[in-house]
Amino acid sequence: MAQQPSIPKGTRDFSPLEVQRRHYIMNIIQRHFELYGFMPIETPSFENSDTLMGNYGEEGDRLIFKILNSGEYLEKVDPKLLQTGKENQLTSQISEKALRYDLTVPFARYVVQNQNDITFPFKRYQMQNVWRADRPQKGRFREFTQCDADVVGSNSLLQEVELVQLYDAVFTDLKLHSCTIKINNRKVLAGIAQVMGAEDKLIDFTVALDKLDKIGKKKVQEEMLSKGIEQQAIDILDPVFSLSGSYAEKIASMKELLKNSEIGLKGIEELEFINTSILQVPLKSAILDLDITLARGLNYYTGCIFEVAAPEGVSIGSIGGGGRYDDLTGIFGLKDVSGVGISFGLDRIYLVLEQLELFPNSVRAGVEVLFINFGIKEAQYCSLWLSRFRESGIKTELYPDAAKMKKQLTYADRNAIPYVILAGEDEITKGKLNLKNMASSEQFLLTPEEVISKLS
RNA sequence: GUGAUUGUAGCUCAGUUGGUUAGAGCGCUGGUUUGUGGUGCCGGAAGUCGCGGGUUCGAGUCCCGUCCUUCACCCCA
Repeated sequence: MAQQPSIPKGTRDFSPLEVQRRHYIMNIIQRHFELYGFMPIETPSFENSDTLMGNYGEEGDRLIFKILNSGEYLEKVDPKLLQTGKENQLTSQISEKALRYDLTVPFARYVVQNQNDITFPFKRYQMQNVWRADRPQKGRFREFTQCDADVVGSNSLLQEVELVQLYDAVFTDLKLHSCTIKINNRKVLAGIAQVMGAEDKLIDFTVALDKLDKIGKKKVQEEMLSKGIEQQAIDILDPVFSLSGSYAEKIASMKELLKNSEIGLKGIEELEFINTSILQVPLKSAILDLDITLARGLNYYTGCIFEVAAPEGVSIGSIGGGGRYDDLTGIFGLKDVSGVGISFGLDRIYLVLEQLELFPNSVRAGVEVLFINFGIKEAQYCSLWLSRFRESGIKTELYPDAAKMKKQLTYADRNAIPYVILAGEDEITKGKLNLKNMASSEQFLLTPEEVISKLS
């Protein structure tokens, strides 16, 4: 017995049913992307390392899969470096390429590279795999699929509004009701840090604040203290910890807190505009909620940020996220192009739909008719009709071997094929086909044309 | 990267205080009037008990290491 084969940690195989269900989700997302005017592009699975590195924060860079150079990659390395064991420097010498970590940064690279051929504002969608060298966990893989829609070249907040509506449209169509679209604004977070006098600790402060609903007020305060934020500053935060009420009420409280911060008030103004616009055309099934604690780790966001939480009772991380990045293309040399986008986490949406049993039965669409194989002569008679059936749009297959009837019928049964056709000597003589309904066991002796019209 | 957890047939798992040839169910395969499946009956194949070391007369069972699984943290879809 050979050793059991296996696949790398955090990767998965997909069975026929799983692939069909994934296509079901992707088709719905794709349809709405296109309804909102987004165009598809694709980019390579791997990029030059310097395209990716430095955009995701320190943690993010650590999770990028690096690709080892080909050939004698060690020859070019400074021997001293090997001995000192400085991994960061060593990595850059033996690896020049890396698997993409998300779709947004490669997209920014694409925009810069193709700027002369692009008419702005440019709206694109992209549904491809990304890779993260994370430790796998529930709903967390090292290879997974993101479905992104981004707009670059427009500062208009109407884009943010449309993206919220797009989220709502997709989740409504998936019958996934009561998702919460959490929204916040980096400017508000910057404003809070300003008011606290902790501008230099912005990242530490937001990372700690982000954990509020998970570990509670006290632990968040402890973490901030340990990061060197003054107790006095943390006290100013108090209204944020106890923020409650409707979207509009939270806006009002935050206005008061941020009254001395220009940037903070700008963020609040944006959030207010989005809410007002959304209220004019109410969302169909999702809930838009202002969550001041929402931070998101990706470095490049500068304005509104989004995160989608699955309906209550489903314990899984966020199923989507996004936000505005004012200068992502700047790092590749194209200034003053603002972008905003959202992402759907296909794999997590799958897990949620599975847990809530929201996949329609019709998703499983296999063969409709199986021709039983009685032997060469009979099979040749059947093959005349096979192509006719297929031309009529009926998914048809002929059992390849003249195996025992029991085996062939078991095959049909296992594959949930609803009809089989028995065409042996008798039927050939009469020029007919015997159509058997697998569920009811009824059989009908019909002409091929009658069978086609019955099944199509 | 930190901390826990798991590993026995293709799958889900039993396996008693360490004691001869390691079990069950499902699945697979063959047969049960060779033109009739889903439930019956009879038979069969399949495991160097994750891997490496150690303790012992003897290890699936105890000890150490390692890898893998799963979970939490970090971070994130």
